[in-house]
Amino acid sequence: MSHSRKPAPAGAEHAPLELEHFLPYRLSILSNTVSQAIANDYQRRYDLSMTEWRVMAVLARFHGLSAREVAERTAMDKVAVSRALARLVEAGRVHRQTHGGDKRRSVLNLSEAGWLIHDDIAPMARARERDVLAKLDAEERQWLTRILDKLLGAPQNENGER
Amino acid sequence: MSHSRKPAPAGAEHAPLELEHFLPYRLSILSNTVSQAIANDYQRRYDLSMTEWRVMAVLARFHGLSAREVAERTAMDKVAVSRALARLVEAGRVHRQTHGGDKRRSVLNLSEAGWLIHDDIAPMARARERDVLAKLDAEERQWLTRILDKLLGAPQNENGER
DNA sequence: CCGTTATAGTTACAATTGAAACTAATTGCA
DNA sequence: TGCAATTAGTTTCAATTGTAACTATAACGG
Repeated sequence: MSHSRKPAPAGAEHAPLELEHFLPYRLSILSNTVSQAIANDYQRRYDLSMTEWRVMAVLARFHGLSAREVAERTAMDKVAVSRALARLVEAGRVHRQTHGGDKRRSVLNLSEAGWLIHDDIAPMARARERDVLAKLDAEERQWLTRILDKLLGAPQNENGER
Repeated sequence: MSHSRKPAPAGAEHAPLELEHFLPYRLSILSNTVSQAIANDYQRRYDLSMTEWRVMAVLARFHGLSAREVAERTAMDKVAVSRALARLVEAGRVHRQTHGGDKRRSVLNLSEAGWLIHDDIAPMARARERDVLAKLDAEERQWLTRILDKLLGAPQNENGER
């Protein structure tokens, strides 16, 4: 099975992108591959979407968040969070109360069942992360962390830092 | 605007993930941010989805591909490609012929109009890539390339290389 | 040849997602 | 106070996407 194909014929002056060397494309492939690998671990087992898992993950770390705060921490939009929460509450995995001083807000926490699921998934997720990092040596891992810190640091910022 | 929130109360032994340090999550944020920035450049201007743009990008580099080959090169599934092509052909941006020796296959190429669009977008995409890379110094850029090569190299591979 | 199996690509239908409108509660301030 | 503007969260409807089934053609094996 040959895998070659004529790239741009001589004379054509179009400077096409080479996707396989194009950073945004490569990031996209890598990110999807990695996230999908993790998602496979829990989607079937718990009928949990990636969105829902992310919500659970932040609620495991921060207790009593409101939906908006969850949205902030997960970088998802509030509609997605609202829907994820609806399913999680319905499934008895998240506990929702109303905030004392502000009846618009909810006060969210993992339920006992939610914690059990979390405590099963979190180690699997970490194991997948290790699988990825295992392809790198110690030096590369350090650089990767540093590079991501820089690239994510000030994402060209949407709402100025003042 | 305080931004702190109690992380896990003392005594709770649950080892929650810290999303902000979790590689898959960080990759996902970075990838989405970057791809979206590029997409903003062409979506409005040309009413072009990311999928369609990717198809155009490979057709700019490889002439006369079949739909399946486009799917391979873009890492998209064949239904997505089929739909993107339907729109692109409809809009007169891609030329579709039938393969001589195999009437199932199509032979795809950018049309004149397609090339014009390509030649407008490709430099913008490259500029966005530069914006991202500008946040790194030369050494970091080299490491990033090397790291991505390794991580993407054998993605646990689906169809072995034999 | 003829029937089975495989491949290219499309279509149909359900599930997911996104954008905008909406409800309810709170805040700001005249 | 009291009314306009904000904020939290949900709902609705349309667009996008994913999965499976489908059509048409080609390849294979006796």
